[in-house]
Amino acid sequence: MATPKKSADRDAPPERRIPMRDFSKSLPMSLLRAREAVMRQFRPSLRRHGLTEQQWRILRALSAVDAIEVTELARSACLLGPSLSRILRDLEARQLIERRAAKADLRRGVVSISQKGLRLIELVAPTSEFIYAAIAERYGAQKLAELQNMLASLESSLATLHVTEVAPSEDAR
Amino acid sequence: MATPKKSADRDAPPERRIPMRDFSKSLPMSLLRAREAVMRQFRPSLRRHGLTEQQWRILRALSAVDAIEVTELARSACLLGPSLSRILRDLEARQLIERRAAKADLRRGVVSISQKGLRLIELVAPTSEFIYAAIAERYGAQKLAELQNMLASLESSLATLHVTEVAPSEDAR
DNA sequence: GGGATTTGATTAACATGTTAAGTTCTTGTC
DNA sequence: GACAAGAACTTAACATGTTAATCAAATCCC
Repeated sequence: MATPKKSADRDAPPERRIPMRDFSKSLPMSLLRAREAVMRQFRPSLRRHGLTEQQWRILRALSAVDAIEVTELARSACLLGPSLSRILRDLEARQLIERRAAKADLRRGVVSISQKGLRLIELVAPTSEFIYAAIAERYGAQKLAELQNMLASLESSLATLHVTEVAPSEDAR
Repeated sequence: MATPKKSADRDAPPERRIPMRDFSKSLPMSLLRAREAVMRQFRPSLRRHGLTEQQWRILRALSAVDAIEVTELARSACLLGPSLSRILRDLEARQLIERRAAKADLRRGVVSISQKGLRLIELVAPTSEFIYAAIAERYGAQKLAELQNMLASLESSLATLHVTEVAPSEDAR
């Protein structure tokens, strides 16, 4: 691309604005608003049970396995290491989970859900499923499944996308 | 790899387990992972310019209007009041925005972007658009537009959904 | 073996998410 | 026109997001 910097490629009106994509229609904003609309339905129920969204994600992830290493749990629950460390410390103090060190590698932590944790999940699950069903009915189960497929597709598309090229007039440091 | 749950030859009481939806396939997780995959592309560039994702959202929202009240800006940038208060204080100290009180109602704050803020946007925008184009190309522009429509539809579907009914056995034992 | 390097997890520091409480200004009501 | 009620932030307090630094254990390499 031999395009010199800052070429008004389009007839921009004498506005002092950049011809950027309409902010409210950007993909990150669309995803953020959609997720917020969904979570707004779930948060009150979780809160009634003394759980944050992230704590619930961890318990749910743990309930699906026998035991799991910390790093793997972070991937599974989509949390960063430091956040997970803090939450695990808290959940352990509340005796909702149990941890131990891996025999083969003492650096690795292995986490599992406790009986108390399982009981809490059983307590929250009905309301959670109820809300989920209400969303599916309102939006359409078929449409919802399609949306999930498109989201998964987007995720895998970007998994191998590495924008190495620094756009024009970037590297200013 | 799905390891079966604890064999537990001894105390194996729980049999009224509620089969919950596969955690990793839940709508909130799908939305979260998709958004994370997208933002992972943008964050490095924003960071190079000393901006967080939220600060960038605010500047972008401000660049689309002449001036806007704080409450309206919160809706526009999808931020809660307290977060916005802190960020505005910071952006004002950096002279990227300007604020004043509304003449008709001294409680209301009116915010607008400064010349310095506009210059910063001009600096970041090319890279941002470049990344956006890469995503659209990889995923498919047509598919991307359809995804946006489905997300907007989901959002409006849930806008009027109020799950008043507390699901069965909410506060049971 | 023993030191340098890498790796898994935590801690530190700062920014934001989230709810509750506080401040200031406006509006309704008497 | 005083005062209660409401509205628009703002602060406070705690939990999480994010990156950098730290620490202990494992691995590499001689």
